[in-house]
Amino acid sequence: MLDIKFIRENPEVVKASQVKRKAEVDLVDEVIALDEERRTLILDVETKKAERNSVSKEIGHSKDPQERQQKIAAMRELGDLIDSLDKRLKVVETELKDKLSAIPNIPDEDVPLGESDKDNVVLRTVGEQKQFDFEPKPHWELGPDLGILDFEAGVKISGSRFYVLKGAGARLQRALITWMLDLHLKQGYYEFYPPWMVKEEVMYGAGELPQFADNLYRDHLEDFWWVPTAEVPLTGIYMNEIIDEKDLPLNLMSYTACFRREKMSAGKDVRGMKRGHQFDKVEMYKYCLPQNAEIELDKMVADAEATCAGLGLTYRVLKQCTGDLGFKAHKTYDLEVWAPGAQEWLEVSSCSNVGEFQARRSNIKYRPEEGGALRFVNTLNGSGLGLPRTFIAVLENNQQADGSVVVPEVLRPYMGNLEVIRP
RNA sequence: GGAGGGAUGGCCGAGCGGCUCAAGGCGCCUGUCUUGAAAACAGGUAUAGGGAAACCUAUCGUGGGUUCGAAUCCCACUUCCUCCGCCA
Repeated sequence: MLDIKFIRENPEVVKASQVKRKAEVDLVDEVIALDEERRTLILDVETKKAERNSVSKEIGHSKDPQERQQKIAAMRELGDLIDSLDKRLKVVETELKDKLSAIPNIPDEDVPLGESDKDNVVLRTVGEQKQFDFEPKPHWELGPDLGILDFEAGVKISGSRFYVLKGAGARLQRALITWMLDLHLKQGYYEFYPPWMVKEEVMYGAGELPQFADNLYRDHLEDFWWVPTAEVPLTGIYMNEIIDEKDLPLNLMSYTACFRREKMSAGKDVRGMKRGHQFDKVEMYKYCLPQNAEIELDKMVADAEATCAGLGLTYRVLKQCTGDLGFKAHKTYDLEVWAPGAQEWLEVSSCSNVGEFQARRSNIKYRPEEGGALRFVNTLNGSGLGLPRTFIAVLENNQQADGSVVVPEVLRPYMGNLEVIRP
């Protein structure tokens, strides 16, 4: 959510942002008009409330019964008027909030212009695309051949876009999760294990609702929404809280499963385990001062890169263009790893600075050390990393001619020193 | 799932229809005193919105209602605690 004052004072900036994002430009004028009406109503209704309060006090002190009755009658009438104005105000405020919530974050000036993810800018590529002296298999062949990945079983019990990891496969995934968490622990992140279902207001606060309701799973009897990312509960934990400036930045991390309907990508990436309805992810998250957001984002990208590098994966860092930039994001870097079997770059991390967009929705502020008014914190989130795609890359990059897969050295201690996964 | 009791400012806690738009205490900040500190004393100390400002309005778990007027009365919900039941 953007600051209504900012929109009021800089309508052209917001409109330009809407154009860049191919979002609705008229929304800006609608919001400004509603804000105007809202403020006029507030002025009116509050003047009347002030009058009612003072006259009511007079009634309490008044001894003359006739004067009392007269004033009570007048205030009854004024009260009715206040009621109707309050009702109108509420309608206007709800509408304003709805429209305001529908405006995406303003991209950083540094974000390149572009239409789609094809226009994202590659900043650097680390490592070489591995060459094989045999035809490398894609993971959807490699995994089943090794007996560690079972698509049929997933479909049987849950339907399409589900799979089952078995034996060394299940163990490899668990090793990846634990190793990643341990790595981020060394990088200075504090671990949380949050609920995987949250209330609607938390989904709203994190910027998922109402925009992305289509992509979320929910319980149909109670107010439970399955998290699409740990970013959601990690934002919710500090909802309505005030953080002391000296405690910033807060570097948090969490492992959760993530649940997404993937309606938008129906028919896309159906093969293999690249895009499922349920996937695991280790997430990094930061609360920081606005002036430090940029540098904290750089650190987070470096921390995610260290994860790819630690596994010996070839990866590249991209800067998202305006056409690909998420609704909430002010600026985003993507990390992609090379999958030699599937012959494609796989997005394993997306590190974003969302500015105060989520903090405003979730009401998360900090108390400045020099005093003065409370201010909204900035929040950052980044995967470190998404599990299935990392799993794919590990499998495909470390395969050998005989169909076995060498376990990356850093993971061996987490797998009972297993060196090679064989059929 | 059943029964009962709570939810008040950074924290503790009083209030139970107008004299409290929140007493008192703790903590914190400033000042006096002091070489400095402590103590003592004095003053200050919530958030949001509107307004050029003076100032006004809202907020006592949340949402409704009664009333000229609600922290206070009524209804619903949320949540915490105690006990019982069930349970990994």
